[in-house]
Amino acid sequence: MRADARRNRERLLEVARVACTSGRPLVLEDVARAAGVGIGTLYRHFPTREALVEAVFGAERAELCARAEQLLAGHEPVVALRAWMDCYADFVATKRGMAETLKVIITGDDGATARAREGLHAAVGGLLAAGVRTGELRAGVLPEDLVAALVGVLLATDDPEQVGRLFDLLVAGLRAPAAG
Amino acid sequence: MRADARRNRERLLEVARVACTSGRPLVLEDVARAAGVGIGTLYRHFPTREALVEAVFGAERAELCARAEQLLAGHEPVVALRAWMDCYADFVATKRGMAETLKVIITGDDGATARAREGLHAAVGGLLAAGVRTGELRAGVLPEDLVAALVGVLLATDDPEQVGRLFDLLVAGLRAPAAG
DNA sequence: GCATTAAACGGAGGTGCCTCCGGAACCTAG
DNA sequence: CTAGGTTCCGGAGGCACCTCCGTTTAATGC
Repeated sequence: MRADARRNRERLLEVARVACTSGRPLVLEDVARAAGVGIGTLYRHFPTREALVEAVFGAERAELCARAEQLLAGHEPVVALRAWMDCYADFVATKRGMAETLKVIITGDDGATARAREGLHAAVGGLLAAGVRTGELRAGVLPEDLVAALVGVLLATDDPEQVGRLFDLLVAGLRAPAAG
Repeated sequence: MRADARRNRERLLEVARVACTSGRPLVLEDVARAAGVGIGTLYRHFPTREALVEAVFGAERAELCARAEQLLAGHEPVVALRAWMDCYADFVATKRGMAETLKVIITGDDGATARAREGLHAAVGGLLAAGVRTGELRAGVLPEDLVAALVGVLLATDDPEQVGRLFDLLVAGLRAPAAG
């Protein structure tokens, strides 16, 4: 990778990180200008908006996934699951105005987003499996379904209290024995 | 209301209905052109994209809400609820590419969308209340929470099977007795 | 009919997204 | 140090969104 390319990439990430957490909508042309590069350069390094966001938050997302195991180590599975769900909500809450982007990251099917999705599925899968082992959660729920449900809740509402109630509702559904 | 205004409004609605159900993304300038009016005229009649979509599907949405009572009349409350959820999914499924628009209709707070939201809340509220009366569903779940959850699921995924599984999960959560 | 006026029209133009490709910059080899 | 090839840069331009305001037109009163 050429030196100038690496330099530009770093600058873009730095500027984008600030822009993503500023609360204002992420305007890509502004990011490029603030980084001192042309818009074309931004798009070469990050072909889609999602690629940029994933690059900015990739580390944070990985940390979130790792959090699942830490929580499992210190709490009952269901408690750990519920706590992790709140961590997820916090993770998303700091990224106002990019709910749609996060959805694409979860549901999209290109290579860049696949990694993000797999990490989340693994984290959720671990939490679910632990609960199933202790008999608190019913078996057969797919991790990807729960991830989709979490994303859905966070897409549907910004209100933290409502998010909490809906997460409780989901956990209740996971506990219940399968009903005909 | 002036005659030409009414005529244009009708034309716009007619064209928009076709465009909304065509499967292709709804391009407002195309709607205006196809209706033989300027883009400014479209925006005067329907100040936002949501207003246009709500005007197009208002009747259909009202019918969906009415469906809740019909289902309650003929089925057990939980069965009715679950069936209605599928009706809702079908309603949304015919409107590809406007998930975000539907979200705004549900979560937005201007007058036009308030009506839509109230109707849905009433429908869901009726279904929930019936289930609570028979003791099948637990009390205390807010209709607006369930509506948000349904919207969330439909925003998060297009896959009908996954939607079905997630709706089942929600119903399971509604059945379960409150757990500490 | 005709003047008046309030309502409605329509499209030019500003914004942001994203693509495309001619030209500049970097690296390597000689 | 320079030539050559490869990589990378940058912004012009096309698309869709939405706003704004000068112009047109329907309705009303005479």
